Amino acid sequence: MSIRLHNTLTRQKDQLDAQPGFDSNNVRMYCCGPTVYDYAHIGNARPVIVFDVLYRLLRHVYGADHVTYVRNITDIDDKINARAAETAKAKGISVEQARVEITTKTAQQYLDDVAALGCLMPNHTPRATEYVAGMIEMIGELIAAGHAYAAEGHVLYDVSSKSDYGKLSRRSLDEMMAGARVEVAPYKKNPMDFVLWKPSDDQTPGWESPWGRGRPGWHIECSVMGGKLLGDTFDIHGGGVDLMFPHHENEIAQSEGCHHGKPLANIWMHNGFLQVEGEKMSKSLGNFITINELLKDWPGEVLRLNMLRTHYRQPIDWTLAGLKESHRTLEHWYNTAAPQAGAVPAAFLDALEDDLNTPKAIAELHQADPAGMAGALHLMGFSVDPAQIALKLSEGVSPAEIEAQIAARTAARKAKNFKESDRIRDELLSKGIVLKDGPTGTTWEVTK
RNA sequence: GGCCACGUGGCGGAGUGGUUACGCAACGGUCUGCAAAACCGUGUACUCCGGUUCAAUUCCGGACGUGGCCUCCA
Repeated sequence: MSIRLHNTLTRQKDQLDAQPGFDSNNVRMYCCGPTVYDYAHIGNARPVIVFDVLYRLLRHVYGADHVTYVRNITDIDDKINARAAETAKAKGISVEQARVEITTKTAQQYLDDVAALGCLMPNHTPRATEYVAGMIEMIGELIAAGHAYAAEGHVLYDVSSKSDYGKLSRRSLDEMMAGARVEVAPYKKNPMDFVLWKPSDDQTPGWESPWGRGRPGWHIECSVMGGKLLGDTFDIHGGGVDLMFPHHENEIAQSEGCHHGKPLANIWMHNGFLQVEGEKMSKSLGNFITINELLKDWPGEVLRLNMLRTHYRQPIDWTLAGLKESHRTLEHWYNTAAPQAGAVPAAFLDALEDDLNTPKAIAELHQADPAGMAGALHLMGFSVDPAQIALKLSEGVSPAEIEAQIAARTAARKAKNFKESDRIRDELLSKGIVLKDGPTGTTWEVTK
């Protein structure tokens, strides 16, 4: 079997290796990464984990050296600028200094969080500010090609210049205009035209350009970074469903407009949204959870499994009950899996190759023998190290302390002093430590 | 208002035009000083209403419900 992926462009499962120009020696994937101005939340973690599994699958099938994965970091953006302006004022530094400070710190935090979720580093994690020259160049080409125009210090993409604009999200220009609720800027030829470049005042980060000092629009960075690092056309482009329109639609318009209609990506993948305890996650509801907060209570692997128990295109309801079940399941696997990874079970691989069907794959995992289970866990990005998960969860109680208590309890049991032995067991249980008496002695585990 | 997803047993969650998903929880059992873990056994669900069909949870239509996008939120 070969890898089949649901393609937003065609609204069906398409075979990856049957796409035009597919090269098994050079499989290329791009995913939209974070805008770095604050801690990433659990919703941000979903595409990272999902596409990490895809990356691992591609590496497994085609070889680690034949897959290139790019995930950008957006470090220039008006939300960042707003934060930078506040920080600059508070600290008495320049806005640009503040911007660099905020984005550097937040980007590092993001990479740390994501590593804790068991995600591999992509081959490239380009930052938008490193590609501004390329953006200016592409904007110039778009103007030359008749797809863009300059007006009042802005450069805008002329959506009417591309007849298939809207093909990804399947909207026509007429529909979009009918549904438009946005106030239209006076310098736009068409209400749906979007910004490629906009002017910056002295208090706002900016770069010199043929259209004056300014900064790039949101979409152009991905077109440039994807093109520079992966070529005009690459195999897979991923991101959250919310990015389908306008972000991805506009990326397509820019890249294809610049590359004489050559497709930007063959397969477009979009992961579904996440809710928390049945409600939409929002700051006003107070259920806005960052990855960082969750990592204080749970091993990254539990968060990872919890995410993968739901198919990536389905909505997922993030709940405490779900986390507990994921933890339990992981502990079970870690107790069962062999220390050395064996061959990946065929049924497990088939499930992953069928549009990344992780719930099905997990079901197959339960049926695997210990060696196959370890191989499957490894492929999905789990360490198969029970000590790691136990230690992470047992914060507050040291393993040495637990061992001492176990020794005391063993002595009590030998003396048939079960009252004392049960007291010790209950005391540990109240701290979240569960004891298990096996044929070779007593072991312990952390419960939630 | 326009467009688009989704609705499976107590819970999570695959899948299928007619045969047991799987997991968690629950219950019974083995084991254990008692437990926990492990192992064995027990569960015929598919929002509602029409239609197509020998047969629909699975196909078509409608209703209701939930969520998303259209507003630089993954």
